Amino acid sequence: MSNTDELLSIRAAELYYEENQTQDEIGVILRLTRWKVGRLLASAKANGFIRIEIVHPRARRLPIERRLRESTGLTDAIVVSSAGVSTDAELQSRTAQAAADYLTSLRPIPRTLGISWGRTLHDVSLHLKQGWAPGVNVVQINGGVSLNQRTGTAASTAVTIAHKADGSATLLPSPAIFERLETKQAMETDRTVAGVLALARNAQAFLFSAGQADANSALVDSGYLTVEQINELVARGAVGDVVGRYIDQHGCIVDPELNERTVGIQIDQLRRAPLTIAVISGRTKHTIARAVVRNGLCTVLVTDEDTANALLQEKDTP
Amino acid sequence: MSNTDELLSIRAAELYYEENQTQDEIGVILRLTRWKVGRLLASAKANGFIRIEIVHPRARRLPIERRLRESTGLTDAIVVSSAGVSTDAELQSRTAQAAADYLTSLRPIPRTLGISWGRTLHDVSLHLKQGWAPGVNVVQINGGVSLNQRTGTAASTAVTIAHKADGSATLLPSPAIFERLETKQAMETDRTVAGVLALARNAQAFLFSAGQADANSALVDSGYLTVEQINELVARGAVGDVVGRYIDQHGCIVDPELNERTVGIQIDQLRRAPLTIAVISGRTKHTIARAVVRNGLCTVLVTDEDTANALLQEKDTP
DNA sequence: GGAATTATTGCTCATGTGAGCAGACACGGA
DNA sequence: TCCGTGTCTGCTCACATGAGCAATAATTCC
Repeated sequence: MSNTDELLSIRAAELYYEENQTQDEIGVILRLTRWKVGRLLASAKANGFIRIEIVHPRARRLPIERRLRESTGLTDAIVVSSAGVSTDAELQSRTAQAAADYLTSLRPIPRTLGISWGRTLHDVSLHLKQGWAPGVNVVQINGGVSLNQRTGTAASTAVTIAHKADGSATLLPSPAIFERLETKQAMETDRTVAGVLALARNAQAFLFSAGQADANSALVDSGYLTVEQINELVARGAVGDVVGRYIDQHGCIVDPELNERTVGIQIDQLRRAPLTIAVISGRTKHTIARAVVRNGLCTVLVTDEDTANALLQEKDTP
Repeated sequence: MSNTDELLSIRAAELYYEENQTQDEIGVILRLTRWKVGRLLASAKANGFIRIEIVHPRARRLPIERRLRESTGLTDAIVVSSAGVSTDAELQSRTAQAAADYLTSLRPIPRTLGISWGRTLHDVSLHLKQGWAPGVNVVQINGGVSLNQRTGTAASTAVTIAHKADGSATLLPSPAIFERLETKQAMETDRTVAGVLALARNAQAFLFSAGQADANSALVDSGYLTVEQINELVARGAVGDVVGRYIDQHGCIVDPELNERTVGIQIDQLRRAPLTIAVISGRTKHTIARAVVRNGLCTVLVTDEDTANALLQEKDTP
């Protein structure tokens, strides 16, 4: 298109979108036929000069969702808009809200829902509405922060989700990681614990988040790992953790010995499950999100626009 | 509007604006009549959830221009969009381009055009296209940086504007500010200088910018004023300079003695002229822009979206 | 509880707009 | 010069959409 046509298309767009003029009226102003105006507006759109944004905390980006589904083979992708967001916390809150929405609209409603724990899932639990489902049995799928801690987030997350669904919560009464393998194995032979783990393995749906591999990890906060241990894991290729287990960019367990001492369902069990919902959001989680999606650790991804775009860029330039 | 309707309006907007679905189709998806969908979309717009931006260096903001005209009594206002701009320099370039466009489209074409000098006007001169007007006599209206300096911006600005209009430039061969009043008065009695000044006073149109009152002022750069002098002026209420003369927020000369030693047309002559085009852009120039507009120093303002909004805010909360 | 008022819904109709097409035009090669 | 090729323009027609208006539902007030 000629340079002067480009300018005209901008003038037309101003009158059309900002002044709500009809193409006819614009034609009179710019001394063009209304068809020419229509074509100019179309070209302005085609050239990407017209940007339409939906500015709302609940806004999603359907085109990005579609592209994500197509390029990754995800069953479903939920991408929240980051338009007008200033802080990462706000973005994560939006994502949690979207995850809550997704859970609520999920059909068929899962009878048992396996969940991990963390800030993100806690956020999701808070965004769910009372009565979001008619009775769901929520099962913890990995060891939690603690049973005795008053507002042990792990337990409270599960209980809240279950309570709001008028259902029940089955907690996994175990630390996330044992120091000694023997203790962990002994624990697993306990009938109660074994029962919970069996229930977890057979959950109809899984909901989990992922943590980036750095000093801010929830596992460090909770005291299960030291910053040194994390650095060691990173040095060995770890990009983050899923249900308490550290994986590299190929989705492989980074430290098998550590993995053995970790309580909860295995990565492979997650990989085989038919409905696994990952909620991952924030600038720092782009790499772990990529690892999760690329290696089929989830069938549904709930994330933010920026993370989604990062995933798509990966695909475009391999 | 109810909360659930608000959410629905967002869902509808996603399908309408991002997926290009028809309101009919959206109705089917959301189980609504197409009229309801139409209303939801209208409400989304009314609530400001839909943001349409024209992203182009030449894009203007017509609604803001109109509001500016209405609230300030300007004959004309040109406001360039700041969408997608990262640096102040880029914004100033856009503004200069818009000023060049405005000059080019000006009817009737002024036979004599009085101009000041500075980075901004130099920028304008560069953006003008060869043959932008059929012969214009460009006259300098205030003393310039120098005659002997190779690319003396002041002279080159005037010459460029005139040359591109196939016209002539009349330079004012004088410093901006004299140290002694007597020297300045002697200079003004010179027939050549007096002639130029008379021509300047009677110009059909004026084009000028304005400088903020701080150490970065062009008058400091050129050595006419020291940083200390500027600070003194600021202490006395100066917000910036117009054609080399420092004014306060009420448009009054801050230092009459200094003003007397300044060569060029008076502020009042500018105020009385029927067509005075001010080109002012950038974050640092909000206050001087306000002083210029509020005190009727220009009849036409060319500026950027942010500056314009700052002006409008002023008006809304007095 | 019933009447009055207001908000919401479904609809008709006029208008605005994009797809598709035929003719006009510009350009380049024989 | 002529003819083919591709682009652009003006137009018809079908569809999408907003304005306006009854009918209905919800709410408020007595």
